[in-house]
Amino acid sequence: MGPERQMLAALVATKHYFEKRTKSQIAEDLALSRFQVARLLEAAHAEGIVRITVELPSGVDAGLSDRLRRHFGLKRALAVVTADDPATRRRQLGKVAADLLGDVVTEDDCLGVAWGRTLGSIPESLTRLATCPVVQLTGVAGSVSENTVELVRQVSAVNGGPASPIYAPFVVADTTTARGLRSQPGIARALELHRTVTRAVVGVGSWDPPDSKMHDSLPVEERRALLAKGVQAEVCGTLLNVQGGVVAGLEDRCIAIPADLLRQVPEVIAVGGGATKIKAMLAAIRSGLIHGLVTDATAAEELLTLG
Amino acid sequence: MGPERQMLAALVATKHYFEKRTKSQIAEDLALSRFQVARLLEAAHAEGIVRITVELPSGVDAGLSDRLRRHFGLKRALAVVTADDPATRRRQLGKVAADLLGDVVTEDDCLGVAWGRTLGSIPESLTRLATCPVVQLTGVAGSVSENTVELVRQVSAVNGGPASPIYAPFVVADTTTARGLRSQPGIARALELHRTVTRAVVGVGSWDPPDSKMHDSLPVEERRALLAKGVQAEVCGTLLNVQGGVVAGLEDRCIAIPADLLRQVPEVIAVGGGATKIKAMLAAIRSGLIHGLVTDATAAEELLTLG
DNA sequence: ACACCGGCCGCTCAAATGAGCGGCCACTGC
DNA sequence: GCAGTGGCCGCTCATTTGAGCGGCCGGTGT
Repeated sequence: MGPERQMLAALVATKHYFEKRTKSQIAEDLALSRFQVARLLEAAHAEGIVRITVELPSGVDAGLSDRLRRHFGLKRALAVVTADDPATRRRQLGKVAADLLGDVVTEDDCLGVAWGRTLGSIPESLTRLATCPVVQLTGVAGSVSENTVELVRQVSAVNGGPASPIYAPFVVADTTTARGLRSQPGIARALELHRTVTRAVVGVGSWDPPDSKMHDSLPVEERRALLAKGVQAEVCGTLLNVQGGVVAGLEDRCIAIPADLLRQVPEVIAVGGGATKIKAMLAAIRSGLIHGLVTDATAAEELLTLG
Repeated sequence: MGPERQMLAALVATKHYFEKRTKSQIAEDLALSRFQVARLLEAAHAEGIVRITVELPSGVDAGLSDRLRRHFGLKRALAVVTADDPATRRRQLGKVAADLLGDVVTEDDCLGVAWGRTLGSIPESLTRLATCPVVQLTGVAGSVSENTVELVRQVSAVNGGPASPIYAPFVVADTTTARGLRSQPGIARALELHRTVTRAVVGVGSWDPPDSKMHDSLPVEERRALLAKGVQAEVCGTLLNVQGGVVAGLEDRCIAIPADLLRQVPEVIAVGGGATKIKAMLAAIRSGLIHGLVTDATAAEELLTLG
């Protein structure tokens, strides 16, 4: 096709797609038949004069997300094309997760919030969230400015709902201390609310390779013992093996939503990415504890290959 | 709009634009109403999930070309977005001009060919040209491998039509020599054919600033004299002043199509670009000798500003 | 509590659209 | 010269599409 005809095709395409004129109108304008205009438009597509791109502005890969969702039978899955740099990746995943929460959470919900570095970057992108209670799901592990309490505070500040923080460590040294903490009024109230949680955002901790706040806060010999029992991942204090089965042994010393209650939550969304988390995420998916997943595209591909 | 809805919108857009499914079909697929699909598509446009670009692959700026054409009342105008580098620019203009010739020239035509560095790069992109006579419009000025004869030969090699080269210099020292040359059998035949030319491709030579093979091949004092007479441009040996008027004085010593015959040609397409040629092109347009123009976008903008 | 209001949704109907059909024209081979 | 052939073009008709209408629902102000 020569430039003369190309020009005409481009003109027709512009009128049609940008000026929203119908083919019949364009035909009148340019003294052509409706059919000539239609053929010109077809040709414009064939020649690459008109190009249509479908791309999610947030960086979500729709096709990959859909494959991920179907493959693992999840309710939701979002595979985000992110930067390689972990900090940037966390910010990008946080943004998508924040938007997703805005979609998913209604006023009738009760939102449970766990902890993770990626979860920590949710608030900075969280602008729209229905007013509902925000409940902390686990005790604190992390710095003063970056921990679950802070996250719960920031989320509730955005949506204006009542916050239920847990001012206690994630794991304590013995069962007695844990029991004592659990009976503390504020903590007991939060733990009681765990029964009413309808949506939860959680991170996934990895034990092999180790990338988990909980793992880090345990003494070495205990890590060894648990690893020997096949611990691969950790979700809200619940330890999982490669098959996704719950590994017992720490539940009595954790201040966190217990596994059976977590399983009752109608919608648990896991957020996390990076190569180190892949096996852990796979375990989390297999456990059936999580219903949604927000991760990076590379991890998503890997998950599809492995699982 | 949250990522959930965005995903759906992207899915709908993909199905609609890439899989060419109708909105009703998509509605069935996804268990939505036809209207929801329509709204999703609208939203996808509004959110920038679907982007449509209209761009001529050859680099022709359709809008600018159209403005150029209308502004100067030309039959055709092509403004090409080119590289700044003159050699690359000439190749790009040559390609567009070649494609244009393929469009414009029919078997019933007789194609006249002048000379210019940009015209010289037409053959390398010329693949499709109706079989018709190819006639040289001017004598030779240039190197052995780059001149009008060579150009005519290459063009006729592509279209398989009879070639009428002119083996003579563009300008000679005196009227007698010119007359002698014109009566040479081969040359006379070509000159006779000038009456039958229906399409012509020409370059535009500039005298101020000087950028013209003809200008260069004249002795300095003669250049001065002609410049004093207001010569601004040269088209096929015809000299033009700023207003586009023909400046007499050289016609008897040129071996080229005379101005009055050139004016008879139903379609003359000028090809050329670059900052140095702008004033000359303006003169050529004003002369009414040319009906079509292939130039670079920068020059086109400038022409619109000046003229 | 109840009526009001604004936004969202699906239906109707006329306009726009695309697939398929037949006619026209130019080219080809006898 | 002329029938056969292939490609291009515009028409018809069934389908798709979009503007506009009215109903529903949730929020709001008496």
